[in-house]
Amino acid sequence: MTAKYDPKEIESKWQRYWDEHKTFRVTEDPFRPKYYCLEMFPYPSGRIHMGHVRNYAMGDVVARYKTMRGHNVLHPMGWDAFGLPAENAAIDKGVPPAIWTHDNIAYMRDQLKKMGLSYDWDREITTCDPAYYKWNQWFFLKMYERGLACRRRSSVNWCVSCATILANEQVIDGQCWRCSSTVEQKELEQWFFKITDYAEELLTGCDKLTGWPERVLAMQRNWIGKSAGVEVDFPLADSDGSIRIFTTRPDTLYGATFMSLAPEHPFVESLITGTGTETEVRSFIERIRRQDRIIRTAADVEKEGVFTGRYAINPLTKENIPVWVANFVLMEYGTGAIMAVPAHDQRDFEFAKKYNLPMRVVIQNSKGTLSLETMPEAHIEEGRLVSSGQFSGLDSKIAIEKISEYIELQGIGKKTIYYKIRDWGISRQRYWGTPIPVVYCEKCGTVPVPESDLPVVLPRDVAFTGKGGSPLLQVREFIEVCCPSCGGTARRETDTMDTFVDSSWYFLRYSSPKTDNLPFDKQAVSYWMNVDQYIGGIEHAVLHLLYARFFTKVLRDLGLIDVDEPFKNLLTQGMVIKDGAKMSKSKGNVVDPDYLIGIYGADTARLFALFAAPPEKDLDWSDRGVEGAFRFLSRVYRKVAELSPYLNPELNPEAADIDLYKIKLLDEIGEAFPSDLKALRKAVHQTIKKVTEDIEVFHFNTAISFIMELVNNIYLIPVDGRTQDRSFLYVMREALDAVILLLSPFAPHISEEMWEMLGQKSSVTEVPWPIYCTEIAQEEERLIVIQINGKIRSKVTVPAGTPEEEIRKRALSDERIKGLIGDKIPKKVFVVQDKLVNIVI
RNA sequence: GCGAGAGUGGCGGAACUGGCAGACGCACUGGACUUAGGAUCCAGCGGGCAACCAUGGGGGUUCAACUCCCCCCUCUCGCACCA
Repeated sequence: MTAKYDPKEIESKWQRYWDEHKTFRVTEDPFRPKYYCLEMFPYPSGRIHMGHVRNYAMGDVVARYKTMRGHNVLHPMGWDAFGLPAENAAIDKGVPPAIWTHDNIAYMRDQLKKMGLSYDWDREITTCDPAYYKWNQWFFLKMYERGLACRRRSSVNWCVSCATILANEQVIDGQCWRCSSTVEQKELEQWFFKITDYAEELLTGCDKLTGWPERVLAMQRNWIGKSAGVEVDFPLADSDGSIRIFTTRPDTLYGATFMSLAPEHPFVESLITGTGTETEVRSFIERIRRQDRIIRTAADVEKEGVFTGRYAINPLTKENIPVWVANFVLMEYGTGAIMAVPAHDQRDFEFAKKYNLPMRVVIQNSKGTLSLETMPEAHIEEGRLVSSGQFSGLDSKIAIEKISEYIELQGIGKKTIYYKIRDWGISRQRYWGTPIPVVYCEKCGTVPVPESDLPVVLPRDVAFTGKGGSPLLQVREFIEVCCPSCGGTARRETDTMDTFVDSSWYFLRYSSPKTDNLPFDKQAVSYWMNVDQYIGGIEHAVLHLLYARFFTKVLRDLGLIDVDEPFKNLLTQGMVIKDGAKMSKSKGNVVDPDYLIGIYGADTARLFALFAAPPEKDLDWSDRGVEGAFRFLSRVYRKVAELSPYLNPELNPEAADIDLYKIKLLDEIGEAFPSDLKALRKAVHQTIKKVTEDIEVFHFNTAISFIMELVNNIYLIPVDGRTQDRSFLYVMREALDAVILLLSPFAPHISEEMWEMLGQKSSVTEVPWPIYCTEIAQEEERLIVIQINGKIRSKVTVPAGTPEEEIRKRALSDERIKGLIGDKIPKKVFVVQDKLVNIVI
């Protein structure tokens, strides 16, 4: 018979089945272990891409596998629906953002359904839905009450021509991405979430995230950027006041021979007044300020500076030291001023050499050979202190402690910890986002919108020009409000929230997406949280994953949830590469999932995406490889089609009692199988073991290869003349059942179909994951490698578990080995049970 | 510069805790079946005639190293004048 694998028909059939039977709907069930499997929700850009296919295929394997293992699995999907592209579409094509977004969602939802993903679609959420973003506003109010949301001036990228703010990624080589005019820095009032309050906990929490990839944790630690040191005041030499610096190396304080201030440092102007250096310093500062930020902060930029004409006093040496302004000192970090220790800091070293400033060695190397004359570069390592007064002779590590204490004792400074992480600026001068729930009243100032007035709904009828800032500025009905406090004239905030706010808590909303009196149901959250497995792209290693952690901690402190961390385990999948470059529209190397699924079906697309590379590595796209995946599925299908007339009880009444119970019975009564069937059974049980173990550690590629191997083994069993042979039917039934079930998380549609072809009445999703039998999987015989001096010279088969002494005898009596040893006496013989013998002669 | 990771056939990739390097797939070669095959099934497939040589290069530990240690090279990603 010719059975052709027709994915189109099969896939739509089973998608309909799952839909109608609500197969993937879940509710809390205290009697089953819960498992929360989550993939990062997509931005509804228009269509899904291969990265999504890969990401969601992985999540689906995990979810389906865990379900078959008896877990109550929450596997939801939704839409990260606010964001700039919707607004750009409005500007370019005149389609309102809401329409554009909802159309995209409808299309992409359909695409995801065509992939056969096991989502509980009843829990779908969309962040641009007022029922969702209302809670962004609610959280904002809660955080405002606690002082975790605050407003202050901050510098932003400003395009004069477009009269709008630009995100950092919209500034390309210092120019506006839209109109190419020069981008300036502008000070604006902005809303911030005080993530810095949680810097320490976010950092120490990294140590507990043992289920996260090390490189993601490294990136987060780096981003938080903790450094411990001291702040020290350097008094000015001939006037009142002092300059505060921050250093992590107080052990080098005696070597501070000058100071450098950031060009933006507020003291500079008063310092230079009356020194005669005004013109020179101001023009230097002006020139530096005009430089592009990115260029200016690049490490390879030439260090330059200018003398202010003033001196400060090194509080330990009491020497007068010159105060400079230097381009490499950043106002954003520390105090915006540094003590310069040229002998022990490479930047200060270069600076001092250039401007002929004094240097002093205060840290000596272990050989004591360090001298200014011979130093080619700064000696930045720790060492023994010299020329450091009472601290001379101490080791750097101890000196750091002692000098810090001394400074505190003298009242000239204190131990301080600095973090690189900045507060999270959430204001966006954009339309398509969550309105920030605040009004500005002439009398009362900043007034939060009362909870009862939430949500502040985005107006729908808005004009998009792309110019003149947020379109909301043109909507009078939106802006003009009464003050909730005094009833007077007030103006509504027109900025919207960063879309990262939306994604910082969506995983909680999935637990109870319909709850309307609170952001989520506390009971439901405490049942489902944490997310047991989170899967997504590495590009979110800091921003989203850090913000979500921050939100989780804030919500915990608000008493809304009980967990400290949102994501227990994290899998970051690699990119999809084609022709040596990341698959992307701009590179023109995309493979459209619709096209792929249209030709080969979703099962093939999924299987290939998982087979071609380990999950965390980049996947090299190969059209041939896709065909290979399709060929494999066809091959499985053909074998099932070939044997189903004999195995399906409806087609063959003889097969009615062929089930696994019977196989067990056969084992017990000791009926002997022909050797090829016995070998196949062994392979079946070994495969179940290996596939199970590999899925547990996300080695999907090797799991699939083991299933392929088993199918190859099944093909080697001759069928002709055995279709009425009970032992043949028993073993084939067991083998095909195993293949279908093991394959089902990867290729669910074809698995359902084949399951049905064999006469099964239930869906594979309801069948428990196959269990292997240790005794059957056990190899009875082992191939022992016999080496002489580490080189393989012979092989011998022995029963498994043969004692070492016996193996040794067998090896030494092997004909080939005897010939090679001759009359030499082995010096030593190593025996590894069940593995090898190495004879050293 | 710092941090994380990687380097294995023609290609994607396997190899547990040190114990037969190259599973599985792709490509290729041969055979079978066929009017036909770019379908399917079976077989072969690192290099070398061989002894042997092969996991980026060089040392080392070991009876035994893709695996452990030291040095070096290359690539990818992230951070980067952070005081």
